[in-house]
Amino acid sequence: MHAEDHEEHTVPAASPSVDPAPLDALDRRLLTELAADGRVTNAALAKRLGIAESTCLQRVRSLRERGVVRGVHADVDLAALGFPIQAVIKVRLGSHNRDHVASFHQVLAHVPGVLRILHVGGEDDYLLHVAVSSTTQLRDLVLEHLNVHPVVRHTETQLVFEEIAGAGVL
Amino acid sequence: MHAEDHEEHTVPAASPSVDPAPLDALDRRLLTELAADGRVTNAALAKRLGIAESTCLQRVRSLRERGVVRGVHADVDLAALGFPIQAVIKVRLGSHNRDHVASFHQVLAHVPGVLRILHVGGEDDYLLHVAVSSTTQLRDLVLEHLNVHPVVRHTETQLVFEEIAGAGVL
DNA sequence: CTTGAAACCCCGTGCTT
DNA sequence: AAGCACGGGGTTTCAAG
Repeated sequence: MHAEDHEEHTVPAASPSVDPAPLDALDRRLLTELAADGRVTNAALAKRLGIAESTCLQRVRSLRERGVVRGVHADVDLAALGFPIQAVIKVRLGSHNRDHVASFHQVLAHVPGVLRILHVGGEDDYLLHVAVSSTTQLRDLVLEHLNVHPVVRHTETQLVFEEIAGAGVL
Repeated sequence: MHAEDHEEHTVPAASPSVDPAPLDALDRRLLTELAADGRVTNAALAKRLGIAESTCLQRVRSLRERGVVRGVHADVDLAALGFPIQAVIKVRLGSHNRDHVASFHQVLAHVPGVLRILHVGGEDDYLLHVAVSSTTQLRDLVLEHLNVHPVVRHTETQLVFEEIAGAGVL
């Protein structure tokens, strides 16, 4: 249990650095538990699944080393933190030149308030999930960080009324 | 470090059950650390911030009790788990009747593969972030779980090419 | 509200079967 | 993969500033 966590998400499109080791039922149960409570101790986890602690530790370690478990993060209430407003900003580009897109990525990843960047196909090019402290900040985010970028052709902002956890895949 | 985690997200729009206790700089530092690594031990956390372990423990406890920290969850690589395809499904409703919407919520929360449900204002009504094992499953999800619901007027699916972590608010 | 130290408890490790 | 014994470290509580 240490602070050796590297992250960075680039999820789909050819999973990176993930060994072709198929996950068995036990692995899936472990992941389910860890997704529900990332702070369970190894002992508690083992007991809950009815396996030996040594086995449990070994499995969990393997999952982390293979990158199946990317990290463990606290889920913070952004509203309580002073960012009560969330929005999704649809972004369409004017040029899909490879370099332009790459530089836009870099910009996006450093815009404060941006929680998650989804590069999508279809009508839009990007969907940005953002959290801000005020509508003024939301406007500033769009005007000062997005629309100023030459590759951005169009943005459209939708306020998030409610965010609900889905059933997930587990 | 136990298994006493209640969850369920309904983020913005009047933060629920959050006491008007303003978070000071120390709280914010703690949250930043916990968001980066939710498994840090209390001892390590205290040392990193230069405070006593007892103080650290008390602060973190308070943050959890006040709901500022909703929980700690493992970040699982869905592709490695067998769900390499992600998509965003825009959903528009035909009726915004309160009961219809409520029942639709219930349905959505139980559709397997749905990671996150955003109830938004604007052109769309819902944005669903989903993960599936194949395009066939994606089609089935839309046809069998969404379009069959009488309140759903229109859906539009966008494939996720890449998912990138934003800078966040911390 | 914070601190420091002490006591308890339990986690994680490695070895053996 | 399981069980056990050891050692170390984390958590917790207390009195005090």
